[in-house]
Amino acid sequence: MSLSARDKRTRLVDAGARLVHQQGFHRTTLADVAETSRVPLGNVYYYFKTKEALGEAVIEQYVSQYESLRSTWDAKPNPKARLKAFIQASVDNPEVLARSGCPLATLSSELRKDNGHLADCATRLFADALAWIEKQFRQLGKSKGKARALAVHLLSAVEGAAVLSHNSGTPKYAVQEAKLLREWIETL
Amino acid sequence: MSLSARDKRTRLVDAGARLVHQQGFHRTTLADVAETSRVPLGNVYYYFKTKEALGEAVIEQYVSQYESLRSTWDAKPNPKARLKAFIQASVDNPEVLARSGCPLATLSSELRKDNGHLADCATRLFADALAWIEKQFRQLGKSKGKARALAVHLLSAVEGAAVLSHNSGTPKYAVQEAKLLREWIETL
DNA sequence: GTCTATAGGCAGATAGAC
DNA sequence: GTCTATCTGCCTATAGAC
Repeated sequence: MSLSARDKRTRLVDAGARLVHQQGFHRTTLADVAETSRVPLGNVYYYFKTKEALGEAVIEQYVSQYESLRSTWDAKPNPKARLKAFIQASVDNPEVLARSGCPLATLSSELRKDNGHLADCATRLFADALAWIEKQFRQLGKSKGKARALAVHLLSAVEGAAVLSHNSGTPKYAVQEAKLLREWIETL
Repeated sequence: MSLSARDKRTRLVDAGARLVHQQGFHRTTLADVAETSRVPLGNVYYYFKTKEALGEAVIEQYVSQYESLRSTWDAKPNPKARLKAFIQASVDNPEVLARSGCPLATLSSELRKDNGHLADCATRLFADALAWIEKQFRQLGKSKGKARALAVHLLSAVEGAAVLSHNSGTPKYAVQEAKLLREWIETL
């Protein structure tokens, strides 16, 4: 793969991720992606045999982006600081959140209704996050079962607040909930 | 409108709601809805000028179904019982929740990414629920600001757990979170 | 009000020249 | 590897007979 080819592939996945977040997967056409990436439509198929394959690449990009985010949080000195960094990140971009929702949740929600391969791929979107959060609670001395329940509780709260903010078009729910959750973490 | 016409319209909206929940709005074709309702495709357009109009009717059906649910919860003797009935209802049908997600949240998530009229209609899906929950907390003696925050917190938790269950394809997250939330209500 | 047939347009995918 | 042109099928919507 040439340098230019890698570059094009990257541009396609970046544009795909952005457009899918804004418009949803089904409403985003390969023509949209091609135009945004400044790649001719026919050439898209050199990099991705099908639209589904591009969808898979977008999912993988999300997965590795969040992996990389978590690795920066892992540099924080203690579990509470790491959890608060996670919570804070969920409202890092409040206007985008209000306009398009959580990128992971909205994509998962859409793809899980398709039957087939993409629906299965979408499952990866939350599994790692849940495991990472659980690990932080373990390090706070919680039992295995308790840590799992707390992780589910925290991720639920963050994602649910994103749903409300997206539905209403205002960031206030997510911002308010994030504040509450950060305070809650302090009390543990 | 004849009896038969009313019946057909009802069948179309019912089938539309079910199919949209299972497949999503964009992937559900009017041919799908027509076939499920045993109404010839061309005749669908007598009842709904456009697909968007059918979508609006589906939203309105959800809104009034949940209104009706809340009115049965209002018959409960006290706010805690009413809130627990709400929480319980969110996991009434765990397998369906795991397979297709929360009907309201997944539809809202999808439609809010369209620009235009349906995106605006989708906003109605959560506004009433939030107001009703807030009222229950007020009746538990919470201040106005506090009641609002608690309502956001509760609805977030329920919807977030639905996201996790839908994403993973297992009801366990929603069921576990519902149990936790019911216990939490008791402590208030 | 009901239904058949079909127009019209769009999006995924391919052919094939360069 | 790149790009133009185009095929194919599907889906919304309409025309028009009954």
